[in-house]
Amino acid sequence: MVEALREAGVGRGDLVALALAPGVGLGMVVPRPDGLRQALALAADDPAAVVAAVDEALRPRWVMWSKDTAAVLVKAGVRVATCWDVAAIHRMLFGGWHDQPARAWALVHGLAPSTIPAAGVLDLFSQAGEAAGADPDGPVRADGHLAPDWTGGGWSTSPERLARWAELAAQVAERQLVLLAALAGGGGAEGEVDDVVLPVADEIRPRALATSRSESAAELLCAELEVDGLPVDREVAETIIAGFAGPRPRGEADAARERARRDAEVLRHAPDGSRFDLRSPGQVKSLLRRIGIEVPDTRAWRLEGLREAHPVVEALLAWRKAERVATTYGYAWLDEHVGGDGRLRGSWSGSDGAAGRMTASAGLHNMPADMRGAVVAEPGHVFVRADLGQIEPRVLAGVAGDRALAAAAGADDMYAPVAEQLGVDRDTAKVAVLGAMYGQTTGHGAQVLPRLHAAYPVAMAYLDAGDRAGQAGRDLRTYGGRRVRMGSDSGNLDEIGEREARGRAAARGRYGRNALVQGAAAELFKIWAVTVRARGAALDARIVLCLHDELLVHVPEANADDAAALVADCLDETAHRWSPTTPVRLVADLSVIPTWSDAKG
DNA sequence: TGCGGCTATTG
DNA sequence: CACAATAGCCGCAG
Repeated sequence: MVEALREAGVGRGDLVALALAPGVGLGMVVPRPDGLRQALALAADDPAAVVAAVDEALRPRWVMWSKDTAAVLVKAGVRVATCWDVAAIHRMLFGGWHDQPARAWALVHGLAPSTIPAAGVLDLFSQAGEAAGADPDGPVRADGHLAPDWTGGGWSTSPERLARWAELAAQVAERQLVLLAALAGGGGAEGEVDDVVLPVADEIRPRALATSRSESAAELLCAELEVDGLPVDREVAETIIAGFAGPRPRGEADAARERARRDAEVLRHAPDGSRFDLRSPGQVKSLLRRIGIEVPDTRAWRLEGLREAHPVVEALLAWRKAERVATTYGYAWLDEHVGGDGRLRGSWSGSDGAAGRMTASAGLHNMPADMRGAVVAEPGHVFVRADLGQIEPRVLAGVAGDRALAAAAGADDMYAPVAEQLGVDRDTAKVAVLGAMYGQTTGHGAQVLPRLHAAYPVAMAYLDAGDRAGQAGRDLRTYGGRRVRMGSDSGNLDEIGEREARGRAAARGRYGRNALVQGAAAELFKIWAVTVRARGAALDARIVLCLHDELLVHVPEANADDAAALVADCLDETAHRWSPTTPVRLVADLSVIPTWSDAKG
């Protein structure tokens, strides 16, 4: 296969579409000098090995429908260097989280999403009539949509079908490239990607193609994160859980007894004979009212100040903490998500439906700080942990092109120069900047907002543009070119009323304002992560966790210092590559640690 | 059984 | 609770 591709003229970075199925084979589609494409089908029990050989020899950019393809490869032990991920680029170009092949295909062909045929449902009318194409068994119907029997898995049954499926991915990629180029070139021909609000449009457009590459590589990283998992010491984890929720219950009756014991610790402070379900917010409110505490809700931050009012409050807050561990991060969580090899595994998404941050399930992104002591490097290994400092205000300075704010970003702590500029203390400056990015209109920070506008008018105007677009329900594009759908769910005025309609518009405004910053920060973070992924392979350094502004890299002890230096170098490289016309300084806190909880801060 | 509300955890 | 997310339990509608 390597020779065939070499003869076809495939070189480093050339797009080669790929579809494979273990035990069946693979299909590859390569570009030809005459502009047409050539399909290759190969029967093979271990198609991933073929892909590995080609990647090693030629290092093409693999066109894949989604990270499902990467997952098949990674499970077979094959990690390719680069790809063109149709699903990820679809989400970037069109927004939202829908990224199935049928949708990606439809939108690059200008077909309305509402006309996409339902998968898995036998469509008698289509079979019988006008929707059937010239080739009734072919993947493309007469109406232009992909056929449900193909999208439903029919592509994987033979090498020839795999090749056709790869060919379709290549066609979508080609059209995606045109749309990206239209974004980058500022052309107006492609109305579909041009009818959105583009604050400082000239700054945004050149980024789109680069973003499509880093977002694609992030999909490879996600596939690897899903397979590799996060190292967890099960014994340590059980000890921590036991400290909150008691020993592991031997059965359902035992668990019920333990629950009752925890409940009793709170209820003994309640009036005699009263029966309240602590898991029901309404009944907790009743319980508090009974002892003379009237609250609109029972959230922890509201009860925090009432600890002195009655001993039940203290007991309740402790109960809530234990209950959280017992239900969400308890023994059931360990059993379900930590494998026999001591790896915590969840599903990863390279970009969520909103601004494009990575998301993860199984508690990987919201594990309580108390549990982090259980995240322990394997024998002979350590973690290199790095987190970006003040990433969002730094990103804001860059994407908005605010030279004054970028100058402040030159400091290790950029809130210090901002505070000096505003003539306020550091905490006030920090709250004000964060408030501006979140859309806060009341409180301590908001009082300084006028000074913030005066000092950093360019950044504030950028945020306000996002806010206005959001309020009007107009879609946005981030600095990297991701479309953020605002979906004008303004609601029926007759039903919701003027007041609530204004409230919703304001909420959309805050959403749009924040999406520009959070989305751009996510793009920058992913560039950093995929750079570490690529460069770290030579040191056996594997990213095991991505946490919005933090990387956890698992590496053999002997390579720890090299890996730490590499992570720092990769950040410099990222700053250089991402850096807009107004460069900003990026800072990271780095540590080499055996356990996640050893990290400072 | 599905869904909105409430709550807690994280960045 | 100003932005984002995942997740569990309760109460209610169907």
